[in-house]
Amino acid sequence: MRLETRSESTDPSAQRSAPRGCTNFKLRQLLRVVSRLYDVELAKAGLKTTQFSLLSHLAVTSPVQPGELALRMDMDASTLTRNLRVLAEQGWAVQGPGADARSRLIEITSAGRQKVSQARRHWKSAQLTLNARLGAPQVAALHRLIDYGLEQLRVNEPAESAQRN
Amino acid sequence: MRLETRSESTDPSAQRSAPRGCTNFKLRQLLRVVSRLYDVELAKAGLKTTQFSLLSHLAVTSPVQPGELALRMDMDASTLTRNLRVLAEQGWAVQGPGADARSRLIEITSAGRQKVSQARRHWKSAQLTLNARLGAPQVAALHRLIDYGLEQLRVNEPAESAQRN
DNA sequence: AACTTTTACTTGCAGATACAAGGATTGTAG
DNA sequence: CTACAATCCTTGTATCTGCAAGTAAAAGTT
Repeated sequence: MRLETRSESTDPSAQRSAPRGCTNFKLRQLLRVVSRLYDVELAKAGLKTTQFSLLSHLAVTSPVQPGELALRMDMDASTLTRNLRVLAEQGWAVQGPGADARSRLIEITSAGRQKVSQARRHWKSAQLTLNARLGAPQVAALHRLIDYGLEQLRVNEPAESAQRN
Repeated sequence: MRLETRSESTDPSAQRSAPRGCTNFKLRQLLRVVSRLYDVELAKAGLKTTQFSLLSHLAVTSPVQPGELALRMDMDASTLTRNLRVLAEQGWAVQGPGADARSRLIEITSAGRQKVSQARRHWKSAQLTLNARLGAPQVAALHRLIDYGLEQLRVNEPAESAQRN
């Protein structure tokens, strides 16, 4: 099975590379399958995958402005608002006032840090299971393609807002 | 979990290394960005990407049993039930009785076929935009990885965490 | 200062997602 | 033939998702 991209990307005669299926659907399909795998593991720590991702980001960037976090995670600000509410209800994060009266600062709580550190073991298990099932090189190749895709697609859409705080 | 997704390399074919970031999160992130692209185009035909995918499948497999369709699309049967309701409300699909009294048969309507054929032009536009932004070889490589991943993960789902950290 | 625009979040709305549990029906033992 | 299990789909519940519109406040303009 040929999975490496090297030959294609350098070989101009690789005409068969015109993809047929819907990229969006395929991505969604794979996400569903992969998510289930992670969800099963993370459920042991009482977390959904989305909550784990959010909490993990907070563990690193906290305290952080909602807008900036949304940008980093490529999610809509309104989605973030609601996802944060769930974390807040569990006592894993709090919202304080920001520099402005219109902005906020999200901060992870110590309960949140505990939870994320507890969950990380399960996450790792899912991660390793995936690597074992697909092969680490394939997963790595997938990561590279995703990173590359994000890099290419992120730019030029909303274009600006590359400010620093 | 690594947060900086802007990697040092813009070459997706660079080999090496075990994956670090969360595969699940990365996939979700890319899906969000890609979905937006498709959604913008498909909105011109009055469809969401998920509706287009479902309708497209129906266009090929109709008439089909809900359970089988759910399996093909790797989605939960209950999700399919609800997504079909949306299509039915628009008159794009209908549910008839199946072989059993407990099973059903979904069938696309002619309005549904019209809609999907109208939408396909917009879908193609999104598809081409994506290829232009990422390069067809990269998209093709992504497709191969996804197909491979689905192949590996779909089978033998009830396998419980064969691996411990 | 008053008006306008921009920024930063939140709410309303609509839909997608899935696990668990609930009918209804069919298949199978005993 | 009855009890039990398996099959197929739908509902209950909860969460995630994003666009459009709304609220509030800061910044910019006149």
